Amino acid sequence: MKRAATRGTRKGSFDRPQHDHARCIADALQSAGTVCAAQGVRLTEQRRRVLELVWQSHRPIGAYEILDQLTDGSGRRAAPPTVYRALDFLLEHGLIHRVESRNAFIGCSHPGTEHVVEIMLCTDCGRAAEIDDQRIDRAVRAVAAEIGFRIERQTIEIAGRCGHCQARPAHA
Amino acid sequence: MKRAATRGTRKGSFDRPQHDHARCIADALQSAGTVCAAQGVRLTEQRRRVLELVWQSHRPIGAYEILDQLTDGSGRRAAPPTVYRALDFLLEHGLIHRVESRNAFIGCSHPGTEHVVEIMLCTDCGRAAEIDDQRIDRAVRAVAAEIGFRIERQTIEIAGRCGHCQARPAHA
DNA sequence: AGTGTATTGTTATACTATATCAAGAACAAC
DNA sequence: GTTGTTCTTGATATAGTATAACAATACACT
Ligand SMILES: [Zn+2]
Ligand SMILES: [Zn+2]
Ligand SMILES: [Zn+2]
Ligand SMILES: [Zn+2]
Repeated sequence: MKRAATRGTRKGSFDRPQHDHARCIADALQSAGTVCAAQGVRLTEQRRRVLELVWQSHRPIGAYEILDQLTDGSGRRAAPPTVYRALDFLLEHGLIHRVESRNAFIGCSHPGTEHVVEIMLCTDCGRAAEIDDQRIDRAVRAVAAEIGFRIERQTIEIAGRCGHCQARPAHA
Repeated sequence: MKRAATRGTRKGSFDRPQHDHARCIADALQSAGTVCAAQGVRLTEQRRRVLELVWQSHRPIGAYEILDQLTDGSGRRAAPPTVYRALDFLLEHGLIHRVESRNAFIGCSHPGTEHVVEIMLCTDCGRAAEIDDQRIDRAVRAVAAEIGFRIERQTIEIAGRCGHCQARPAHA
């Protein structure tokens, strides 16, 4: 289960604003199915819907934003545990990532593969991009090794302005 | 105002558990006074007390933990805005850092100097250490430059087990 | 003392997340 | 297909984190 990782327009950087995002969503859902099948867990309808909502854009989305959109057919809003349980499942199986500095979530850009999560966040358009580069991780590991620190988890979130937004006046 | 940065036992790594922590606190309070004077802002008693509580250990402390210890002489607990305002002030003037992955705060180990905040968090003893090393920042900037991203703020929090804790059975 | 600004007090409320127990759906074995 | 088991969802309550808004006080400066 390595091949779904680099499909679509996802390339470890910020997509063009006009990219075919329906494709991003479709790819994410398909990969999720594959990952869950491989791990012998169930991608239930509820979980699939939450994943789809997370992927509705490249902006980190909060649990309660998801909640507001998660009506149960007859328009009744779900309760918090419903969405948090789905999010926990998706986190555990590497289908989404938590953005700590925002209390929000983004879809994982390379599900089914082991990787350190490194995220860039545009403060202008609000979008996030998962970085796919070994250098930061290598630097972190070098520093940790020197002071005898055994790494368990890395939270790397870089806020700033993406290339597309720099090419325009702010907040345009 | 560069010289207070490397005083005491603070060295960009985890202190020995038995270090002279009273010295850490004293140094932090003294540096804070210097920084505030240099910036022409007031380190009020309230702010000084909150800073002291943040520095009571090297473990990140939550706003409400501070609140619980912030009695107003006659034993009356302060209200949330009181502590959040003090924390905001201390953050703005670089005297503390927010640990995003924990919704908590630590004292800054080199106040009064420009620096990227990189934090290691021990999942065993719970302590935090601010790293003072250029390599991670250089790697981050190299990656950002390649994709045309202009960095504004970095959140780098590495969780794992510190050297002191690895030298003992877990949770000892 | 008088005026303007910065700080703190106070109350209410918003936002984020989890605990707990009950009900329902899926699955395996018989 | 029924039973027993496990996983998943529903529902209610509550915990934990953070801010809005406005009043009162303290401080700095003339
Ligand atoms: Zn897309
Ligand atoms: Zn990922
Ligand atoms: Zn110390
Ligand atoms: Zn610092």
